[in-house]
Amino acid sequence: MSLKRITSKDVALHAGVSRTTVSLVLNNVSGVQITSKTRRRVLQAAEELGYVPEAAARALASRRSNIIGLILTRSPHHIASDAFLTQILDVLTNKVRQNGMRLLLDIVEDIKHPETYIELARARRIDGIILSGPTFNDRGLQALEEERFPTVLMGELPGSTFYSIDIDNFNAAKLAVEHLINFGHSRIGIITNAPLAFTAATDRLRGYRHALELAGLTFYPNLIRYGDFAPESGYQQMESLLEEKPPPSAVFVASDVVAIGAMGAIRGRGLEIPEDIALIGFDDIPFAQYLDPPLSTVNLPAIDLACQALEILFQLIAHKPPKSKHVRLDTQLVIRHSCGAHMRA
Amino acid sequence: MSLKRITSKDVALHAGVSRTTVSLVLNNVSGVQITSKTRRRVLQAAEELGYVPEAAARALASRRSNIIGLILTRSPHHIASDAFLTQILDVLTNKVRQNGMRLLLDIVEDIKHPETYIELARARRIDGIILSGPTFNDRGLQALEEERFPTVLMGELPGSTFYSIDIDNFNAAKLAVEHLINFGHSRIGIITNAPLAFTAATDRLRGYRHALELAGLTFYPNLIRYGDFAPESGYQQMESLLEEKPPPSAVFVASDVVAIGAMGAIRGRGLEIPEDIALIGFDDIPFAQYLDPPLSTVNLPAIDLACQALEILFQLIAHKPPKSKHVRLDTQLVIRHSCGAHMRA
DNA sequence: CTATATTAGTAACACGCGTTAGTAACCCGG
DNA sequence: CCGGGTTACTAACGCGTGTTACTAATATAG
Repeated sequence: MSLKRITSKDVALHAGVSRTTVSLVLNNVSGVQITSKTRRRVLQAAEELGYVPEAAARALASRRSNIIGLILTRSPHHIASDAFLTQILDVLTNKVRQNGMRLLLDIVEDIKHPETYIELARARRIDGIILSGPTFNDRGLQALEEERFPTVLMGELPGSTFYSIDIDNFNAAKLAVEHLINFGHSRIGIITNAPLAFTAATDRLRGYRHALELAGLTFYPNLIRYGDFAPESGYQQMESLLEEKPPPSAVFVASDVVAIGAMGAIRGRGLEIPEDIALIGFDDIPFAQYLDPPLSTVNLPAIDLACQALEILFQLIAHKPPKSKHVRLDTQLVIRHSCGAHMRA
Repeated sequence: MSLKRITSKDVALHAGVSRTTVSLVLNNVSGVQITSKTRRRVLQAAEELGYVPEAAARALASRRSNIIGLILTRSPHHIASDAFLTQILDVLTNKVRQNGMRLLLDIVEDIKHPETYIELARARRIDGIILSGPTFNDRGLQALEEERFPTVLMGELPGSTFYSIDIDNFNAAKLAVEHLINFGHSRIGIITNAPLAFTAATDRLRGYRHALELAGLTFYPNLIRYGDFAPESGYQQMESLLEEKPPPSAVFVASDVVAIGAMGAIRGRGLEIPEDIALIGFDDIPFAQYLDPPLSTVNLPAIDLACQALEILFQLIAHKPPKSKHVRLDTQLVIRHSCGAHMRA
């Protein structure tokens, strides 16, 4: 049914050279002398026959699959509300392709079954891993560490020897809260982005507390609430916050997605943003500017994170030691309307 | 530096059998007689040594890479606002894994360079393709068609011989508009989801017109506007629509993402939704229920689409002819507040 | 003119697995 | 005791490429 496959042997025959020469030419092997004439002949033969090397054979011989694995470890409702995934995938697929490689994606929800991505490494299906959302008690990670498999973490995992890239969650949160303080708020609540088992949540909470301390403000433990990635949690936690007497005059919601739910709760009470409750989010998801009112937030440089993760991974695969082990990118405050800043200008 | 790789030969040695037997046992080859005793011994040996077959070698010998390619052909601002991607990826990675396969992802923006995904097929890097967002004048598709490469389209491409899966855009749009008509609107505008080069946009526009006709309403060509995937386009087109004298009393925005921008434009004029302008969207993106007011829309069964596309692809790869060539899934109207229906109840 | 170095290319092995054809060992009826 | 059939395995080839070690031809030095 399908025509016979065209192999490098066919190209060699057609060009009147050996298969070895074909391989040397097509792979541009350096340190080998080949006349530019035969070089041309080989290239032309390959072109004429429409030769495409078989990936599997190449991988077997060269021990490189030329595939990068992107592994996301997330719970279902986390992944569903991940607003950056598309951007990250877009930039990664492009950069990977520019380097003659491809991207294999896997989303593992249950950390208890890490086999799914160790198999990728052990079967040499991929040359390296970018792992987003690492968590403790992940047996799979431990295996990767022992085998020294090229790995870059997107996110933080204190105590591990992995290369990692992340934003400075502590400082970003601190700046956001300081912004609220500068506008006269003294009773400031917080809804975290996630349970405290996630280091990003812990760091943002610490940044919040530190900002209060520096300003000499009282820290009210009863103004802390814990979000859980999705808008629903923001709705519930904000409702709960509004029960406090007196309620906070401003809330730092450490996730835009969670903030969307929080805004709904505020509206539900007939309160105004930012007049009654000032709000500042975190992430700067694409829709943040279209919310009502447009959400002030902290810009998460998702694309930069992905790019640099890939850059480091390429270096690891090439056995070139990267400059630094833990990269921390800066964030930027994006002032829109929900924090009330525009009303004082 | 790294320990020697464990091959099936090692397993054979350790179990005291031939390499052939190891292969037969581990692959559960049917029609072969093997004592349950040796079978156990092989399995145990593999377990003890932590044997993981090398993907490349297996692919080379079996001519199956066990990788499914998911190709998205989109423009940058389209992909950026694709709210379903995460859901689709989630379900696809899971289902693919359950079948012992993996997912390779590529996003190609420039249809003029289709080489990027033909290479995948020609190099046998993947066993089949799910192609989302097919467009005409795609040379790559033509190549796939000629080579009979297992392919399933998500979306429509009239005149092609590919298997495809999509929703019934025409009827879905018709139902949405009829809903508006039922509540007494007679001047109904439309903002398409995309330029008419995209068949989905054309079909939804046709559904809109057909609903008007059936109801005996006048069709006003000046109440048509063309969106372009992103919220910005919705903002601009809605502003333009509101300039009409008289403006429409209801607008069908054939994309929730575009509708988000449109809502901003309406608010910007100090108008109320749905009192001044009733709105109904299309897609039911995850955030639709959190907009203000919650957006009435048409539910796009993204997960179902992806699942069934994969189902068909598996059948193609297994040389089992699928039942139908073009599957069209039903959609459902999701009534929230933006269309005004809740006010009459 | 000979010895040696350089150039341009090739033969042959290795990568690790699936699979076909074949072979001992054993069983069983006559 | 013998021949045909079944059972339980194995030897050997092929998949298509990268790469090392080698060689014949040519250039260069003394």
